Amino acid sequence: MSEKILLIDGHSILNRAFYGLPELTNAEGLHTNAIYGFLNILFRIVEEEKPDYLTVAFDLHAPTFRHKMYADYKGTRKGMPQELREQVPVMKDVLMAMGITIVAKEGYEADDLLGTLAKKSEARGMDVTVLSGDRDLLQLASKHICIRIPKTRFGKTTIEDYFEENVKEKYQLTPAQIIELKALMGDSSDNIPGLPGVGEKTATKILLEYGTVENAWKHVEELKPNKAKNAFLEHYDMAILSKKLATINIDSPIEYDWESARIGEFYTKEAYEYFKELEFKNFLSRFEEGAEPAKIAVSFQNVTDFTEADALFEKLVKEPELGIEVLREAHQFLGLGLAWNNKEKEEVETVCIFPQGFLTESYLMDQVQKLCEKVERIDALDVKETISEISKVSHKKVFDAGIAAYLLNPLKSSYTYDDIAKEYLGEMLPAKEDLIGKLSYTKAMSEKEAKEKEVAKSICYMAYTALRSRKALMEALENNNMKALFEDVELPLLFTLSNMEKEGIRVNAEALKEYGSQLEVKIKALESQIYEEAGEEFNINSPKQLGVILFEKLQLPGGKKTKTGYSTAADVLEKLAPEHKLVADILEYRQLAKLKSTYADGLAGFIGEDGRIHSTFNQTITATGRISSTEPNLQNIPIRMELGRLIRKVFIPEDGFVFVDADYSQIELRVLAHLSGDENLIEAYKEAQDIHRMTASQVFHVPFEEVTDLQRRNAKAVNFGIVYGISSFGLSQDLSITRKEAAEYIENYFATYPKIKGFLDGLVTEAKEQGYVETMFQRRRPVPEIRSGNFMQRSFGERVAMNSPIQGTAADIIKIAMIRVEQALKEQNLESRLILQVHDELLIEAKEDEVEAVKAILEREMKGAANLAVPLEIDMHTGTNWYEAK
DNA sequence: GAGCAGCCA
DNA sequence: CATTCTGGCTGCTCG
Repeated sequence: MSEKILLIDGHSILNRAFYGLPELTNAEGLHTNAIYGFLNILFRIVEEEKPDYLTVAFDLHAPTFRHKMYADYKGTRKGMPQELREQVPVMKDVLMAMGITIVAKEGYEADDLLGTLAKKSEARGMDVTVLSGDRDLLQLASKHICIRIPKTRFGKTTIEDYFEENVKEKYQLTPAQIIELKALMGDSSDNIPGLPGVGEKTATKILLEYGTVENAWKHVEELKPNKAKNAFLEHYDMAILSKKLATINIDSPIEYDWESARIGEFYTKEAYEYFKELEFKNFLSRFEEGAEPAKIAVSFQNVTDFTEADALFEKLVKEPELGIEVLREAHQFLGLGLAWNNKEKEEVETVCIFPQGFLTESYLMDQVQKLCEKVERIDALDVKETISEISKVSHKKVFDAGIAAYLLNPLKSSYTYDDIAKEYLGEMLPAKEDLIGKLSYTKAMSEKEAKEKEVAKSICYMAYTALRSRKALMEALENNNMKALFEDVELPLLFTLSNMEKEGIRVNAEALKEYGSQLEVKIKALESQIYEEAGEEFNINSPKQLGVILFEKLQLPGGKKTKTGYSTAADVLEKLAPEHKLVADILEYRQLAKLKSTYADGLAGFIGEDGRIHSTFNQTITATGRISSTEPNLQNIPIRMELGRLIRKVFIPEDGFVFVDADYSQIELRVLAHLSGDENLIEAYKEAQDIHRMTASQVFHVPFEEVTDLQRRNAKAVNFGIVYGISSFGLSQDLSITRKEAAEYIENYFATYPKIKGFLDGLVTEAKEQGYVETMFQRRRPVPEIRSGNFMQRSFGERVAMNSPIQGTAADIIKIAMIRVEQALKEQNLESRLILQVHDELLIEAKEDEVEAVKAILEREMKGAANLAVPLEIDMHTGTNWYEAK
């Protein structure tokens, strides 16, 4: 196999990274985004291609032979912003520290050096890859020289590969003709003049016909269109000059030693120091040896003996602080990890215990419970998973590292021990993946894999990280003003959520089954009807097959929409439904199929032995501070359509109990009124019950009583839109009106409530300036997208900046209400319990003789959860099932 | 596993 | 010139 060389166009890749990534600086204020992006793509390509040699070419800040030919020639380094310019020397230092060869030569551009090295390497029989953002390099492509051009779309970087044949496919031209193309078209980026009036289309046509600029000149009288012919006659000299400028010199006089460009160890000590200084924490994990080792125990033991374990628990009870990990996967207990400080040795000791023999799960859980009750301070990555009888433990003594890390950055998809250790302790711990690869813990523990040791390590590291990271995380929370949010809201809430999970909600399994069967019958009937109407059998659940039937076979209007094919979404089909029975049937089929699979069958699978469904409430998922519900999701049970809503009848209280359901009335709009301080909106809330009607009356200047249904509907949509970070486009889509009309609605709205516009604009500015926005209770949402150069991303960032403080404050308020409600129920010794939260709604399973007390608690605690400029109102209902109580 | 679709606040 | 209003979860198909 031939050897491989990777050649990189340094400035071009830095440039792309600089403009493609959000601003990034280290503690010293040095901009680092271009370097970061460069390294990212470098690592990716090296991992992908595994080249034997590697060289990066740079331009020098000096005139090249091209400047001598053409005074107006623009070097690549002209007009480089300071934020990028300062990164270039650092980039070179980093590369050198990584042992990567750099080439640059006075009088030549990086392109020329790359061209020279590419051709020479090819002549030596090597496979060559040239990485650049510059399409000029396509002229170098051949059978063995591949030009790779990274493209960033929607935040994802894809790489286009060009061998000789790919260039032909894309441009219909040979690589050599790419030079001719540039000579004719010109290139504004380096100021190479082209022929006026000749663009890519005309140039390609001419080249397909005549091959080269010179040959076209010989047939200049035949050239078409006339514009091109005249341009040739007038500017032929220019085209010849441009051709020379565009031609990459493949014979630059550089000294180059392939052997010294052979790839060695990137991850040197010097490189490590650089990465640390630049704060590239993600890359640090690549350094196995350079990293600071974890300050972990001499031995982390694996206790298997019962007597030994018992003695250990006896000893640990006396510790002042413990890190505990109870590892579960799919509700299955896998192992226990403990960590404590050994003061004499100034070390942390850890131990892992797997369930086996006399060390049963229940014994171990009892011991953990005892430790949690007796030890002064308990730290865990996920306290809710750790403590079984949580009500016997005070929230004041626990520390949850996962929640702390979530508050500090809610955008991460998970909060693993290695990430937390790296970020807050500056320690590199082997991650789960490093220890057991892509396996699950359960699989790694199986006889086949026998990776108990690695799993044990992982478990120990979790307990270790929980214990050690407390101080750093608390300090970070204090620095960000989130100590109160953490201690007074999130930590107590964890206890409430744990109790809710443990209580669960009772389900009438038979009724659910019956509901499913009824759906089944209707689905079967619809299915055969649809096949008949379509004239063939197909999979109705496949949007792909359905699209073919509707838009090709039956030729219905409404062609393409999605990336992969036709859109068959409900809003598209609804427009067609009135005229085609098939479409109407498909919509009904979809509705029923959804109800059956997700709700009827789906929920049935979650009913436990106690006849109740125990959902999981996750506290570290959403970007705004809401909680989420999984396995099953009980926060999206149907309500809008009657047929779906009927499912709620299977959710029932225990005998002797009833449901009391309370939901906040338009909490987000009230939060907006408060946060913006808009007097008109505040006044509107103090006066009117029906806020959407009031909005309509004020925005459309009609008396309250004369507001039409349409006006109210429109006002309601605007109200929602405002909360979501409105755009005229979005509103127009929602209301099926033109963008112009939508823009007028919005304008009228802002004219009616003048402070709201200022408030929302202020949030966008705030996000731009500090990189994040905050809720009323100092919960943060970073908005990295807001500094993006990409319009779509930036617009998204702006909407997020407007929505997050509103949605997040509402989330804070109901969290506070939940804590208060639970506390009140406990204080009054009631048996009634909180069992569900659906963003603005709380469901209580209330003992029949406690209903009045429960109602009073909900009323008081929900309304009193926050003190806003407008009253917090709730709607409350009771019932013998969730359908009735809503 | 990605993409689509559809359910909720 | 474009831009498709926030935040979630699950089920299904298909490569």
